[in-house]
Parts: sequence; C-alpha cells; structure tokens
Amino acid sequence: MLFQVNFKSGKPVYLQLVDQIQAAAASGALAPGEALPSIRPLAEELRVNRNTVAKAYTELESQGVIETLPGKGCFLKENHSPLRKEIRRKLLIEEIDQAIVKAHHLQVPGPEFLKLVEHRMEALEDKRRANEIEKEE
Amino acid sequence: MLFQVNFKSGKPVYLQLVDQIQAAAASGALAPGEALPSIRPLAEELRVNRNTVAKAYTELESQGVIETLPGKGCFLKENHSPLRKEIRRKLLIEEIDQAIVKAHHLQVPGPEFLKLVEHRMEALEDKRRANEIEKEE
DNA sequence: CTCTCTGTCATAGGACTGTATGACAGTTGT
DNA sequence: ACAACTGTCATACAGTCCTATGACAGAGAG
Repeated sequence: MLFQVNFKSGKPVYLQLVDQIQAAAASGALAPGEALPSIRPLAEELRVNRNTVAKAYTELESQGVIETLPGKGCFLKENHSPLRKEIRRKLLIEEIDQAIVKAHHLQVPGPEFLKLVEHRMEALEDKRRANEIEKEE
Repeated sequence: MLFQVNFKSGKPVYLQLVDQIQAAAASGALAPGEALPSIRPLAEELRVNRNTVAKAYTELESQGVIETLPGKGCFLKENHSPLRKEIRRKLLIEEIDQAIVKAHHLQVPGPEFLKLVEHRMEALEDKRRANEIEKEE
C-alpha cells in the first residue's frame, strides 16, 4: 500500500489520507479485515506527524470505514462490504446536494443543471485522459 | 430589497449576503445599474458590522457582479445582463466539478452518479415543497 | 469651506483548525 | 515482569478566517 501527501495543495494532510484510504477501500486495494499501516511507521514514511495520521484514522473510524483496536492496530471493517455502497452514497450525496442547492439559489432550472452536469462529466473525463497520457510520456 | 442573515448557520455572514445578492441579481430582483443598499444602513438593519457587509460587496465586485464607486456607492454592473448566464455557469460549475471529482475518488461509475443526481434533485424538490406548505400555515 | 454621506484601509480580537510534543494505557512476545 | 509494539489523550503552538473598531479619503449638498 503506497500513500503520498502533498503539503502545498492547501488541502489538509489528514484529509488527503482519508480520501486515499477511502479510495483504496472502495476499489478493493485494501481487503476487508486487512490491517492498515500502523500510525508511527506510516507517519515516519510520509514525513508527517504521528497525530496527523492518527486524526485521519479517527475520521475514518467515525465514518465506519475502519475499526481500531487500541494496542492492536487498525483494520478495514469486516462487514464493510455490504455497507460500502451506502457509505459511498452518503459521502457523495453531500457533495451533490450542495451543487443542487447552489443551482436553486442561482435560479438555474433543473434540465439546464442536468445538462451542465453531463457536460462537465465529459470535460473532466477528457482532462483525466490527457493526464494519463502525460504520465506515460 | 430584503436580506436576512442567520448567525447560527455556521456559514459566514458575509457569504450569506453574497449568495443572496447573487440570487437577487440572477433573478432580476435587482435591476442592472440599480444602487445597492449602502454599507452602514444595511449593516445596522441586519445587526451586523459594517465591515462584514463591506467584505460581501468586495467579494461581489471581484466576481464582477457589482461595481463600486468610492464615495458614491455600489451598483449592479450595467453590462451585467449578457454575462449573467456565464457567471452563474461558472459558479455552478465549481460545485458540480467537486461532486464529480468526489464520485471519481469513490469509484462511483458515471451512470450511477447521474442517477444519484436525478434522485437527489427530486428529493430536494420535495423537501422544498414541504417547506413552502409549512410556511403557509 | 463644512457637514454628511459614500466606500476603504490598517489593525486587532476571538474562534477555529491543522499540526506537533509528550505522557499515558492496552496488547503481545520473551 | 519486562520490553517493544499498538492507539489515545491532554496540551500547546501557529496559521487562518470572520468579525469588530477606529481613522481615513472621495463625492456632493448646504
């Protein structure tokens, strides 16, 4: 498992970790029941404070993604699989609702909003592909 | 023109004002060239500091929504109408992109994302209607 | 000019947030 | 029991954000 953080991104380091671990859990790169890297070694490897990693793990536990046994370590929740989809939905719905509320405030009609969403999905997908190609060079 | 702020909402007061004025401008409740309430009286009416209103106006000016003439007052930009739609798009796209990026991080496939968006639009619309009815009682 | 209106800037207080340090408690293997 | 590992908590420091206060400068009416 390889994580990495970016200090200059403006986004808090502990949240970067949360995102990456969420993604790893969602994609199956981390198996249910599997142990996560323990706090101190991971912190050292990332050149980050122990408590920064600890905060990320705390956040993940409150989200029900991992389970932490003091003295033993942190593990991906066993029965995480059936909940996984629901958790992703919940996280995503928060973002989606924000966008819809904004559209309402700006008096953008529903159909136009939907069209805009589809348009941006294509645009971002193209951008992502361009980045992939760039990486290969 | 009636604005109102909520101190307990967690959202900064000056941003609440920005949203409300953006909405008023987008809906045409504020006509192009029309003067906005001047800072001090509005601040007094809202029981808010002068500089809080000033900060909202500064933000709106940097977004190109209003024009401020020191010593005279603040006005909705004259040639704002043709740009209005573009500005709304830009503001909305920021929110939409965040949601799409989140979906990608959570490995939610495009079609499912779109379905979720449609579902939430209905849900929020229902909620809005319920609030309307509640208000009428 | 003077008075009063307009917005602006410098500054500071208070709250919150992200990170860092040290001492602590539970678990495991020797 | 001891040592080496695990996560946890209290605390503190720094930076940022929002708001507040006071002094300032331009515009227009008298």
